Amino acid sequence: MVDKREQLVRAAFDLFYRDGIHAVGVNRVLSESGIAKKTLYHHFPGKDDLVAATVEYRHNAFLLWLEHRLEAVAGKKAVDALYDALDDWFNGRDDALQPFHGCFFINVSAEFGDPEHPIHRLCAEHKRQVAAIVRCKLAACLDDNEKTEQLLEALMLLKEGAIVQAHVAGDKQAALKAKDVARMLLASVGC
Amino acid sequence: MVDKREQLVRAAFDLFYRDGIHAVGVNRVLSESGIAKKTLYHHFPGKDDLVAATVEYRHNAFLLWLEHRLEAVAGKKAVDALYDALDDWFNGRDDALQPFHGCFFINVSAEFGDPEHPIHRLCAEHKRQVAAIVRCKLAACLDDNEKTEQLLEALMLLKEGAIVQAHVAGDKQAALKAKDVARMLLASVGC
DNA sequence: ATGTGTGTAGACCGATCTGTCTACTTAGGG
DNA sequence: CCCTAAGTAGACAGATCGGTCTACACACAT
Repeated sequence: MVDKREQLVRAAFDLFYRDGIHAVGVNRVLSESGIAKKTLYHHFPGKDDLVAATVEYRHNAFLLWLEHRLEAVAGKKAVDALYDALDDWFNGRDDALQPFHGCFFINVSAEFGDPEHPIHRLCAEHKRQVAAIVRCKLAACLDDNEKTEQLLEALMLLKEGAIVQAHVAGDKQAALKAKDVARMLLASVGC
Repeated sequence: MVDKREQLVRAAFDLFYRDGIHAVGVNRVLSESGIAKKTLYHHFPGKDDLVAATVEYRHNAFLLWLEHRLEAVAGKKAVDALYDALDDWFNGRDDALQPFHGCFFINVSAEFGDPEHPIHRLCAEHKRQVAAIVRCKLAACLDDNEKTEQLLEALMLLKEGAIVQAHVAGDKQAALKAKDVARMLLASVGC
């Protein structure tokens, strides 16, 4: 019997990630998860709350995955590890993440374009927390805070760019290209 | 009464760009454009074909805009011009493009995630043609084809990254940050 | 034993979806 | 003059949408 709420969120995430949110009705989430409609509306006031829960679910899963892939490395090696992790993700070599269909948070932001919408805000917050993880790794390597921040922002641009290139243009090598650029930037600040 | 087809496509694009495709029904496109339903289905077999037409419409408009913003400059200056153009776009300082709601092609790819879907393919093709325009500008500055291609790919990663950061995280300075990185890359290949 | 919380199955509601259709209008060319 | 193409308004069809509701089942704590 376990946790019906989590079953719902997992099934919803799988469908939303693959096909988009507005393209997937709650009835499909229910038939896929084998859970009754009443149970869904017992746990969530409405579809939007289920959507928010899937965003938070993916947020936790992604951060956990990223922290695991970056643990025990710092500085230059952490940057390599970051883009290697993306490369594994894009090419389906990491079971922890679902088959690659782009970044869920970018996709959700595309469907909830209003920056003030709570769901869009969750996506923005996710990106902030991902950056925070990488920032910690860089801080171990650089002492100048301003330089660290500039480098971090460059690395995040490359990361988002790689995800988009991999998904929209189908360039599954994008992460490795981003890694090359990142290495060059690291070298230029003497790290 | 002018071109009804184009009126439909323009109205559809405005709505699709702002609110997403699956969130906008054809009835809303019709009431917004003041055109009869029969006329829509006279010009398009179905909604998907209207969507494809809006993608092509935006593709043409965006390429025209980009070429205009890059005309009469090449090499280093073209790179500056590229990211300055993005900056104007993000911050609503360019009337040629609609108010910024992210990249339409990234957004559409989020809703049509299957890389084999014709509409997704159009988005991929758009990205290829944007890269081609920048490639021409770089070729005037570098003679080594391989170096040019590597630099181009780095610039495209930064461009996509900036668009995503601007839209998802709301960082309207993203284009300027990308420009800084791009300049550093240019300098490192001696351009 | 009896309520309370959590669950199932699925009918049902009104709204909205894409798409079709009828009936009528208008403009232009042979 | 009349035929055709392109247009309007809007009813309509069948499916699906998000969401509510009834009726029932089981577990468990008071």
